Amino acid sequence: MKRKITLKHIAKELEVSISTVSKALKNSEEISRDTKEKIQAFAKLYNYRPNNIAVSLKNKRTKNIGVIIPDIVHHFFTTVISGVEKEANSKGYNVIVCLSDESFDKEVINMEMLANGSIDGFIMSLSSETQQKKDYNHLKEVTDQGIPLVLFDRVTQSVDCDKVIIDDQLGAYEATKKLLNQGKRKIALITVDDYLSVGTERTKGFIRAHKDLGIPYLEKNILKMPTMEMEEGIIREFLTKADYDAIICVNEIFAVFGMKVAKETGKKIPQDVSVIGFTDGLLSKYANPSLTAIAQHGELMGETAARMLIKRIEDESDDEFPFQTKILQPTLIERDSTIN
Amino acid sequence: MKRKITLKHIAKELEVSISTVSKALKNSEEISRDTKEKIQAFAKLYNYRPNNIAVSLKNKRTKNIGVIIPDIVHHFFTTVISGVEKEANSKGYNVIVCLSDESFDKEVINMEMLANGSIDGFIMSLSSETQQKKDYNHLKEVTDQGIPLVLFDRVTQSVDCDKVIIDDQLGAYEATKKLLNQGKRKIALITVDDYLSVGTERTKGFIRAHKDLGIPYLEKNILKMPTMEMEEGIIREFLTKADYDAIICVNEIFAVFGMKVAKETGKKIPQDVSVIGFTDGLLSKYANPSLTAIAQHGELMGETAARMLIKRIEDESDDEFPFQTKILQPTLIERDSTIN
DNA sequence: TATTAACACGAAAACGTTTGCGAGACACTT
DNA sequence: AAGTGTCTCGCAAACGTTTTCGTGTTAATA
Repeated sequence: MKRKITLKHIAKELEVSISTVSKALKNSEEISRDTKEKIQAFAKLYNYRPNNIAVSLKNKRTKNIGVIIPDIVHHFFTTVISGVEKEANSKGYNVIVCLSDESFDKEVINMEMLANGSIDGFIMSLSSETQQKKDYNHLKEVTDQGIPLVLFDRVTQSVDCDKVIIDDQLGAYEATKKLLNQGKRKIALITVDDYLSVGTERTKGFIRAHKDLGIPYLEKNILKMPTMEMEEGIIREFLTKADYDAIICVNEIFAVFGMKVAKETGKKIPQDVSVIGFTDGLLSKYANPSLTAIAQHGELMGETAARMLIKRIEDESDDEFPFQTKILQPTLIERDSTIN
Repeated sequence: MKRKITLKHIAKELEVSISTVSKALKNSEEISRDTKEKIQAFAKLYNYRPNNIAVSLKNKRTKNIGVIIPDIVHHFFTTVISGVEKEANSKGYNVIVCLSDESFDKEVINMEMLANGSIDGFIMSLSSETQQKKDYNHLKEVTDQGIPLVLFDRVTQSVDCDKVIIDDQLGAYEATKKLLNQGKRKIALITVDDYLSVGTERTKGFIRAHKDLGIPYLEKNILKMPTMEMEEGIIREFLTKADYDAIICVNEIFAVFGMKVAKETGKKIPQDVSVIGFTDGLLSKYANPSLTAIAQHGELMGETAARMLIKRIEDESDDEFPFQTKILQPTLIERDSTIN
């Protein structure tokens, strides 16, 4: 077991001072050519690499980004991580991932843990519990300390920071409009309770599309699930009782399950019932029939968030530029669960 | 913007030394009750938290675990991360995730980056490129430095370290046996090239099941995909030419797509064709018909790997215990794509 | 009263870097 | 001979902790 070599070792071996070694490895003008070459050769030979922790302590820069998400099994968040990782890595940053499991307490604990020097900035999406409680003190503490924060997807207006979201309302609006234009008049909407920002926005888009086209929407055809978690019973009961000719779902799991129930009750897709889901993930692509979906561009969202964060981190000037909210456009991916 | 408070600040404010503050906050016996109470109260009031970086430098313990995986979009890896995160978090560790993107170079870069003090140990699954090149020097360098490493799923015998895998051969064996026992005699196997350990093992299990039951397997019914990536053309061509009454696939995406092609050619599932896929993810659960799957228990694998790693990290004794390879048992989850 | 023990605290080194500044050696100018 | 300048390099502080050891004070013992 060969231990890691440090500046001190090199210095002792070459009989120079630690500072000389440090400067030589940085190609400082202060050091003579001879000495530099000798030191650099030695360092290369022994494969010297500076200790990240020590450098972090000295520079007060960790080159780490903390990402806190409610859940990693949802495809959307996975793609976001992927985007963050890509952008971060290309700029020399590592990504520390923490899961809040939709729990307020875990979110707070994770933030506090990372805020004590482990990271240079946060990228996060609020847990559902946090959105319910509307308690954002942990976010404020972090920003108060001058740690940059970028919120994505599940955001709040109560915290001043950079944000990146998709235009959820627009996504729902366009999906609804498409179905209405095809003559569907009894669209069912399976969404989530209003405490989740995405729920509210998507419902708004659904209603606005109806209003704009002068078509009444059916209040009783709107199902608000308590959480994003799948509860087959609720959806099955709703769909067996409802009278509908199309379904729009807040995520692809609900949509695929909705299709299943519809088929079980003898309806043909897309002729009798058209189905559209949010989140264009694997399920949508490989469902049978394949699912028309509103793509949320998670990877792009992750990249964007990372870019905004790193810009903030590396901004030396004291005159802080104002916080931005980037709004990404959703895309309707047409497949076989709707008529084209 | 209130800056983070340090021991030094507390010491100056309370007119004691830094060491006294440090000890008082650790409830050391050395410090008098009065002083401790005063210091603790002050620390709580100003919400003092030790700087992780400084503690890491001092203790040579980062409380970070590095996880390097080839890909995060595959459901299996996602569940592994989830398991690692859970176990790590419960023991006070954070998880740094890096993606190799199946690239040897990115794997090496990520490892080197993290190995310079950022983490206390690695959990990783080899990239396909690494498995092809059979170049494991970056792993050896890390273990040589005394950094613990746990390999999971895609492992190699060339590196001495802890490992956790599932019995891939057994999974394939049982799936094959089940189908053979149901009278299927023309099973198609869609797997991957042998350079991926999972490909080899699963193919072995497939063949062994045939041998054990004295039934010949059809060499021409085995398709070895170049990578784990979906290439619809190859699978479609294979399945339209082949004569088969069942399909076993190396992952669920292939399986779901296989079902689709089978259905397109007029075959009924599961009556005419039974289908079984590896990886019991969302796709399997929500496919139509739902997919019988060999569960790989990714979350358990992650938890196990994390537990082994942390045990290694926190092992103080010098007499190192021998490396272990834990073999998890796969589980056959029966659903509607096979006859039950 | 002198000795010792217990107690409470501080000084300082250490972890591995970075960096401003001072200083010795040498050559050159006046 | 004294002053000035240039090159190299080392000293030391700093980042924020932890921990060993030393020391001054007080109380208990002989």
